[in-house]
Amino acid sequence: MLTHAAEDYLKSIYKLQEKGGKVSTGILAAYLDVKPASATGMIKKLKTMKLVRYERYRGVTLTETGKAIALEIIRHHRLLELYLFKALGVPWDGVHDEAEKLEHVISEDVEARMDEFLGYPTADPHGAPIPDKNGVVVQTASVPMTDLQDGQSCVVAEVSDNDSALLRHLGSFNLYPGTAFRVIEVAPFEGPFTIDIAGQQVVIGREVAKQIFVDEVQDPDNV
Amino acid sequence: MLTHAAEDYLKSIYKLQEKGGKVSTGILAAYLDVKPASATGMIKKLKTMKLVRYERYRGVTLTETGKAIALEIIRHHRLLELYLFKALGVPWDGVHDEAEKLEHVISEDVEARMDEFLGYPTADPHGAPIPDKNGVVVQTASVPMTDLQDGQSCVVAEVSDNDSALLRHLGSFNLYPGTAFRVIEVAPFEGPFTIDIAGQQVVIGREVAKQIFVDEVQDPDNV
DNA sequence: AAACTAATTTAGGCATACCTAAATTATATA
DNA sequence: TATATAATTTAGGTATGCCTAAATTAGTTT
Repeated sequence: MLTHAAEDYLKSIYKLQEKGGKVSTGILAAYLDVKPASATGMIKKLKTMKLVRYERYRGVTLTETGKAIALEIIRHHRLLELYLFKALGVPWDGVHDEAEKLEHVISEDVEARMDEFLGYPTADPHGAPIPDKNGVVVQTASVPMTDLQDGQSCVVAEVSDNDSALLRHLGSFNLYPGTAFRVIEVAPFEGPFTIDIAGQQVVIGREVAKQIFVDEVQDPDNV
Repeated sequence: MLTHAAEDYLKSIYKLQEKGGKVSTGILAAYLDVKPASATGMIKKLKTMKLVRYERYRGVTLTETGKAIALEIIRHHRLLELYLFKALGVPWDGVHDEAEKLEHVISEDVEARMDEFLGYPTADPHGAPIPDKNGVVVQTASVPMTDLQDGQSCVVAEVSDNDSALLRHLGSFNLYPGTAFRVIEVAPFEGPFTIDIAGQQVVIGREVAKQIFVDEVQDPDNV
């Protein structure tokens, strides 16, 4: 069995690899909040286990085996988040940290029972896809909110899950995955977004908008 | 925060202390399945943290602070066992090992939510008392099954929780806490017990009977 | 009381996973 | 192409928690 730290490294390499191929030691270390020297050490260990491909100074990628393990941990994490949210009513800004601890210790049996309880869900409370038992991920073709123009309508697909304060902020506007809204106006000079959400007018800062991904974008004349 | 290992030591010292005052290094090491030398090392560390009283060659006892932490971990463990059993349908012979891993990582918030879901229970699936939030334990005055005589009636109060095979065996006879049975005959020479349980006649070995504790014992003439 | 046995502690080592500081390699700039 | 800068790796150190083997202490027996 792998250590918790090794599992965290694999999970992080997977996520960073998703947006940009090879992962550098420095990026990985920053993501995991450890020093680059520590990342080098763990990467070497993962290489001896044939879980990553690695050439010094050239970055790291997951092997098929490594990817399968990463997806298993991510599945644990997202199922746990949804379970904590739905079964125990943990607020959505709290489920990430809790799942972070539980994902390494939960058994496959308990995971299967949570999966069944939840009706074999495909997304966690932040809209992130839950890989199935075989590691198959169904990715939706969502778009960053910052790509939206005046008048466009859409549905929240996914939001970043690791910033608790951000999630509380979004929650206060009801900006959960599945929620529909319409862009009233995008301020010029990289300014904020004014949107209509269930009749309410709300202003969303640029930095916050970058953390929101949307689906089903429709232009006003398509309505 | 304490390490998982330190928490396990405190929990084990508490349990051993319950049946016999001071706890020797050797007994503790055997209980935790480590070598006596390892136990000595941890005991010294716990002493510097003022969680145990310890004099070399003289055994170890918990301080008030150490006892409070031990009871907190035990509360986590038993609430988790009951939650896994009731909410997720994990069989009672599986909940101990699962809870053993989860008890160190579950938050107080999630624990409180499980407690509420379960209706503030006072016993786990094996009949062991669940300490309350303040560490208060309500101990029932149960008696070992091996003390029973021919004809006596009683109710299962508690069974050992750490032997999965034993629990499956007991489960096959419906010998859960709360189940009533009557002793038909105790075989001589430290032999087995023949009991009546819901009309069925069942034979229980001595070694198994030692792991069963019962309540509300009544003599046949009291019926 | 001396000697033996059993329990316990000390001493020295190993693996994990982090750190800092120094050395190295790669890359960009002049 | 030489040099400066940035990224990365190596080297050496820390803490946890386990181990084995040797030394010590306690308790029992003769």
